[in-house]
Amino acid sequence: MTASNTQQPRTGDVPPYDPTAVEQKWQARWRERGTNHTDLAGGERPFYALMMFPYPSAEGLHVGNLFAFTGNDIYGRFQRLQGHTVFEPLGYDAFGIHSENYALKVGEHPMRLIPRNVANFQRQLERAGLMVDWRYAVDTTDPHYYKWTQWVFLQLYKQGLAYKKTAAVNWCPSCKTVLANEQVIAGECERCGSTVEQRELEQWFFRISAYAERLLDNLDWLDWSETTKTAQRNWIGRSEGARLTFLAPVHGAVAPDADAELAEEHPAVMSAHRIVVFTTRPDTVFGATYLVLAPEHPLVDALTTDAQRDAVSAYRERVLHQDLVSRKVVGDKEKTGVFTGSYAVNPATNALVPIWIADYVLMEYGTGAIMAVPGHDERDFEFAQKFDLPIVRVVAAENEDADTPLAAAYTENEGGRLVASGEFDGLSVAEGKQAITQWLAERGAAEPQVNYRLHDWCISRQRYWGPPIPVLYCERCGTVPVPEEQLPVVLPDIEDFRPDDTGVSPLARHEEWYYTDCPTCGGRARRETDVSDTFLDSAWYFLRYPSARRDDVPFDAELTRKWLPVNSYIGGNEHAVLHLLYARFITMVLHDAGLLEFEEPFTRFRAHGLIIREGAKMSKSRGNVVNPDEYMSAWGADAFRTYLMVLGPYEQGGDFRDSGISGVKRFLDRLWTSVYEAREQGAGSREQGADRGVLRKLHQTIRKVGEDIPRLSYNTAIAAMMEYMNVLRAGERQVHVAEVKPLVQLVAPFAPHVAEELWEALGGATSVFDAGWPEFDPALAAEETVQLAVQVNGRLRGTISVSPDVTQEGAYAAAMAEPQIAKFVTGEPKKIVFVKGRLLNIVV
RNA sequence: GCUCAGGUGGCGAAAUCGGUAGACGCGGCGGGCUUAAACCCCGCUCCCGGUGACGGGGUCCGGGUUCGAGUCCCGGCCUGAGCACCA
Repeated sequence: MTASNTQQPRTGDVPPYDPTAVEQKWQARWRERGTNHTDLAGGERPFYALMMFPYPSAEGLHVGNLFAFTGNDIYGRFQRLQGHTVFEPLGYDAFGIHSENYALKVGEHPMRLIPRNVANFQRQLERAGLMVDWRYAVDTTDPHYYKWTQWVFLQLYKQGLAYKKTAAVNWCPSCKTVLANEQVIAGECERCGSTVEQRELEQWFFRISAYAERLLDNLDWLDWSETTKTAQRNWIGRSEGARLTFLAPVHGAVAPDADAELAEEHPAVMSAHRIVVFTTRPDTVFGATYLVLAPEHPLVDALTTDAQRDAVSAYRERVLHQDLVSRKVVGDKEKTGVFTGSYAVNPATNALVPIWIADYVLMEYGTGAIMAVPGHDERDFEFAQKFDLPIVRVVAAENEDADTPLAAAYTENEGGRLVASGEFDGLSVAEGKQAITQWLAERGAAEPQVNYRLHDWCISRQRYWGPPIPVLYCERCGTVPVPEEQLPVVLPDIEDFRPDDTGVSPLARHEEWYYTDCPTCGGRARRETDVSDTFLDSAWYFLRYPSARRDDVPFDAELTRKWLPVNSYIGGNEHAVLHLLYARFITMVLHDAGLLEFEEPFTRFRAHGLIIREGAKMSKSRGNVVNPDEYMSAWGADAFRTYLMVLGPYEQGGDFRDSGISGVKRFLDRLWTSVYEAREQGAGSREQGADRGVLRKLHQTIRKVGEDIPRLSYNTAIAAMMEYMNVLRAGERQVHVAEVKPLVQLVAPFAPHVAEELWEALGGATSVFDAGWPEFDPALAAEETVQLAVQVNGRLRGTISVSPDVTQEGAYAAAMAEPQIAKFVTGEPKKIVFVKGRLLNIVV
């Protein structure tokens, strides 16, 4: 990395451009004058420009953070130049397992560690020159903040959307602690390498699944990056199908509702277990040759015969003790399973089919049981082959012989016809789905069903570093929510915050905190010791910013009405599903509680790209991490910001390399020089006519930059300004004030400090950000002549210089006057294609 | 495996609606300024042939649609990200 902080001016009276001095001067001025303070109550045309707040890691600000924030800052500053009152807040997402693990590693308490990290972040962020109003910063670990996070929990509890149930967690028997899925590597603990087990714990959940349909439907009208919407749609995972009932005979009791005809064939069905399966392919029911239940399915015990009991128990034991990750990791994992010994009746064929259990069927999805159709499902096919179960074809492609044995599952949805399906033969898959579901429904064996992949949100963490879940367990009253007026439930400052082998949070060890009085009866009560998921902290922070200085309400009604929903939200696509979905969910819940007028928090969302280096993600282990401080010292924050924006399309990211930054710095140097040289000349010394071309380019640039910034096409906006600079200084011509002053305004969102300095040098009385956007004059931007491409048979044969509104006839005549073009036109043209102002194609 | 994004000069990239491919920048080459260097300024820079005007080829590969395809359609290859037995 090489750089110079100063440069020698070309002519005598241009002061040197020292970025460090300029940036310090303006940051100090902004502070003194409150330039970045938003008038939340009085400001007109409010514009809320939100960026995802960072987790303040010990390593300090990452270039990725800065790339994200700069992009948002440019957008926000641009909106301000357009006359909006812009609110651009920022804060810290400082709770969570990241911070806690780091604290454990270095052996320092997070309550001491985090404030230091935050201070360091703050220093780096201020240096970058963001238009952030720091008076409204939030910190999720501040009791004044998490008091309201706990309040949000209580709102869900009140509505019956928070509930407790038993769920499995990963457990490391050697570290004696609960592990997050990310901490389990190939079935082993990331820290000590022991084999991870599964443990059942009581945990708190939010009923987000009840909102699945709304969360999905609203996506249709949200102005969001398409990629993000697709990711959410996939995550919600709507699938349409049917629940089918299979009866499994039982000895003894009598089932009164059993089908008479069926009973004749299988008398035992008169008393039967009802096994309900979910399928998206009811059309293939004639090919269902066995059933599979999840090992945890409640009917497994009842269905297991004595002969199979040992095998089934052993299998269940093994599956239920495996860690959560390995169970679901597929890859080359072979199918496993055990036969229960029982059979069920296929409601379509009345044939008896064996009932198996296998870990590839998950209890959380559908009904925890499937009908296996090996002919038309890859997983079932693999399983049937391994265990030698019958594979029957019930769908065939148009040109396929229905009797050909299947070499693999045929899963095509379109183009196939039903075969071996009785009266339904010949129907398409879509028709079959409909007809068979209806047929079975009439006999009480089917009902249409929509399923979602989206699971309820487990918010419990058996950890220390988070907001305690505000619930008490009273010996007399049972579960009691902490009354709102008693919030916050403060996280105690305990030295011993390490997890231990009890499987409950370290908070449980601190009796003075753990035991308290029941707010209802005054008796003895225990506190909930789980803390809530970090994603809950960030699921509502955007509501808090405008009201961050109010301690009596989570969010002020009037400010919220004025500033929300958020006008523009920018962030990484790594949060496309979890964070953005949770934030939408919480907003909907608060809306339904009558606390918010809107149900979608972010009107517009754009995902920015990722900054990589030398083709790889930056990471400490690769040693390719860029420290923003070094670059800002060497080149200045302005050049660094602008460089980050020029290195690729903002929504795509780019490859960081040192080489390109000098070009950006050179551009700012040239701007600096131009301004001082122009000032020397004074205003109004412009010769008429001679500057027409420059003026035209200026107005074209104003238009281009004004179009590019709203669509986050920052790299092309900068290129356009560089082009203008090349025209401005071409052949060392004298630059005039009127030519360069608007350029300073255009540059301002990208390089705010130097723009302020130059604006002041040109006599600007206010901050450049209160000076508005330069006026665009379409008449001045219009070209007098255009280069029209002339093709013969689609091949470029030359260009002609014509007026932009030349007609086809005029263009043709002009083209034929060029011998270079005319020589390719032999005889009368068969056809002429003319695109006004662009091209003429002569087909001969 | 599935979903999404992408594949264009030596490099980062541009081409917004199917209309002159390579804007802008880095690097490289040549020149000016300078005692000299740095800085700065000017010119050239997709490939092949030609001194040149110019001609031919060229946007991952193979087909197609069109007067015209980087852009649209079909098939395939490669890279990156996310999800992962969701019936």
